[in-house]
Amino acid sequence: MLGEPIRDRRAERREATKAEILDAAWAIAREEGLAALSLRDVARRVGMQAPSLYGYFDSKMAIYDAMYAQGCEQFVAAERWDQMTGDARHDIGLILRTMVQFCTADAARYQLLFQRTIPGFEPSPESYAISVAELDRLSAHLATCGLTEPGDIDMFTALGTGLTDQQISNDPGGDRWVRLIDDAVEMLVDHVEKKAARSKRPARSNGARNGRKAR
Amino acid sequence: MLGEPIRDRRAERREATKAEILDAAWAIAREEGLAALSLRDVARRVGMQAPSLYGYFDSKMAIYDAMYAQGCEQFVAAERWDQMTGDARHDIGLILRTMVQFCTADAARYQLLFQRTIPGFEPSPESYAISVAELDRLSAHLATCGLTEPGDIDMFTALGTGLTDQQISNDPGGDRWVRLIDDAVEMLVDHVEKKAARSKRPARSNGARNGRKAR
DNA sequence: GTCTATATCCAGATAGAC
DNA sequence: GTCTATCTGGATATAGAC
Repeated sequence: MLGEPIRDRRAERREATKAEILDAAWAIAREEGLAALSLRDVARRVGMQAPSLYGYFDSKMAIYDAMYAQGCEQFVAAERWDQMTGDARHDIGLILRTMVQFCTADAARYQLLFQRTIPGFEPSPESYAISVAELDRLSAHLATCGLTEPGDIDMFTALGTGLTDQQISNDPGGDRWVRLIDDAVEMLVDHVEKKAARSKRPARSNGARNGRKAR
Repeated sequence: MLGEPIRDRRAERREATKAEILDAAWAIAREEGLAALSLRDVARRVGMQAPSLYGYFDSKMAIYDAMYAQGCEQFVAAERWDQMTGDARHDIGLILRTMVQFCTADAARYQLLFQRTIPGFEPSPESYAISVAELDRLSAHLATCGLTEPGDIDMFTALGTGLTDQQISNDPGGDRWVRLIDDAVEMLVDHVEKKAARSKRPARSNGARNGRKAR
């Protein structure tokens, strides 16, 4: 009788082609803008005619969705939890730097993952789940760094996207905002510590809104 | 002889129609997404056929450009310099709150003014000049609040866009990040003061990276 | 100043031959 | 699995009548 082959060469080939298509899509998004993506351009770049793409993806939005999922997985892969030391300032700096560097490295990817600028696109539940899981992981790690209040996490993400956004919009390719990362970490941690100290002695700090430093 | 009329009713009517067209364009941008703007839709909304728009704007990009200029002017008009008191924390809070509220009030406007997501669009020099002038004014006012270093201003703008971005992307219509504004101001001002104190005594602070609070 | 008609082009998507 | 051919609809923009 015929033995089952170990590898499914058909499926492998198919996955490779899908990856090729997505690579082409990313290249166009980076060069022409995420919203400028067209099936014709993608097809031409991989040496196909546009209708052939439908053998691999159901629609243009399905391509966006696959790109979204891929971007999320790249984000997960970029994390460096193993380099955390237990020192809050070091670890928060590590996480923030990783985030900002990842985002500024590819503005189109940042736009797809973190902004809502493509009319009609929203990630499928499966793709979105990848992103939610990663955010949970991020929150958990930040909590071990002392960012335990929801507001602390939100301030952290605001700093991350703010530095990223300014860097991409106003100094693409440079480091004008990237180089503020260490400063931002110090600022954030100082602030969280100050708030923690204040909440320990709520009576003392009451009404003394300026002039005196906590601790 | 024929006296010159005081008012040019023709020109007035024309400007009014242009304004009507822009209003329609903004409405579509808000409802369907900035990138989803089409001349047909705009025309239909003002009761015209698409070609008639060319009597008022040279191209679709010219409409985007007029929207950009209009948005910049609205930003200028939203400023409340007259409410500044001279107290740094109050004034920085005022400016930051004004910025974030202005931006979150209209996500499409924020996208057009502060992000680069429309393929092929960039503001004309005349429109861009409005924006540059406003940024200069902003920097000058922030300088009177003690944000004198370029990095301080950059940190301020990063905080502003970060809070705005997160608010728009992850809690549209809510206030999850907006309510962090006061906290952010305190955090920023504390940090700037700490840096200023440190730079006054560079020798003492050298190597003492944590543990001791400045001042 | 606005219209109709049209030019030109491009988009996403489908049918069916090979 | 990829192609050609085509459908359908949309886009921006122009020409010219009224």
